[in-house]
Amino acid sequence: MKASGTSIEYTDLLRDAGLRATPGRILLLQVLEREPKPLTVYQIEKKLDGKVNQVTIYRSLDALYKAQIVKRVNLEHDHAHFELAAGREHHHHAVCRNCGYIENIEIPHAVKPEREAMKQTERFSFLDTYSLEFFGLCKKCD
Amino acid sequence: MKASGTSIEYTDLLRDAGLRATPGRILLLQVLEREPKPLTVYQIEKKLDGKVNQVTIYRSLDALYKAQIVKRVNLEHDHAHFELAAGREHHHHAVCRNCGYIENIEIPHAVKPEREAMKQTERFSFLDTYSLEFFGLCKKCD
DNA sequence: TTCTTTATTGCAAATCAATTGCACTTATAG
DNA sequence: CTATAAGTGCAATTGATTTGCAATAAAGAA
Repeated sequence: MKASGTSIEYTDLLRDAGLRATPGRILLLQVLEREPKPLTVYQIEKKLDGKVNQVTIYRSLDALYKAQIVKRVNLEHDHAHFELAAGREHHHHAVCRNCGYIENIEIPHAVKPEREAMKQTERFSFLDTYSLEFFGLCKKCD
Repeated sequence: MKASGTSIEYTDLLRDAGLRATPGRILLLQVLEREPKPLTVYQIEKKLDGKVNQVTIYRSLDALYKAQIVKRVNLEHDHAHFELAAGREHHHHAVCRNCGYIENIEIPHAVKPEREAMKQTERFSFLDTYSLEFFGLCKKCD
């Protein structure tokens, strides 16, 4: 069983991606690790409680996104949300249209939908990721 | 065969949704009708070429979105995109991670994925829509 | 360890999409 | 034709995200 979420592990993860393992990035990754659901920059900032500057959070998330270490989740109405990608199953989200409440959803796909999608494209070389988000009303808002 | 995209049809569509059929809204819907792919507010504004104020475009899109006449599409990296929902098949999108190029994708789903998703939720009353977007690189950017 | 290079950070300022207040206009029901 | 509430346009504001630049620090080399 592999250790998870340690700063050492994140140091390696960052370096393997060609990024410097700075304390701020490790703290950021630890925040994302603790939270199963996607967070906004503002929520991340609060959880980091002044330990990392807001601009640095933006820039780190951008670097981590490009390195595929974090995912950028796009939910209607809202600003970008981020969640840890490294070491997690690909999953989907259910979003309340009224209050923005989020739940994770796991759906076993018999067929990778990217393949099916590729058959239909005209000018794409490849499609390697997809996002599937569900919308409705949560029990509180219904 | 039904007439499509006429101002008369849109007048009815708007009134049925409890909205006033103003010239600006009809022009906006005609712009969306002509375009098969989702547009940003800025693109819509350009196509309306000064005939409708930017603030009105925002407010109209909001009203049309709530009335389910237009869809708000969420693609990574970008601002909101809008496309006509009324009278169109539910479809998905392929987005180039580099240049933002978009294609529409149609995937026949044997099972409505909302049902499967509902089985997994804890605090949702219902999930009635979903979005499925694919990401990759287009031939030009690869 | 110390040095050197270059990525990263933090601050202030700027940018830009999106929203709001308010007075004016207009669609529509009666 | 009139009344009224919805919709519009303008100016100003908000708030997330980005950028320039000087200071700092990570990582490899010596």
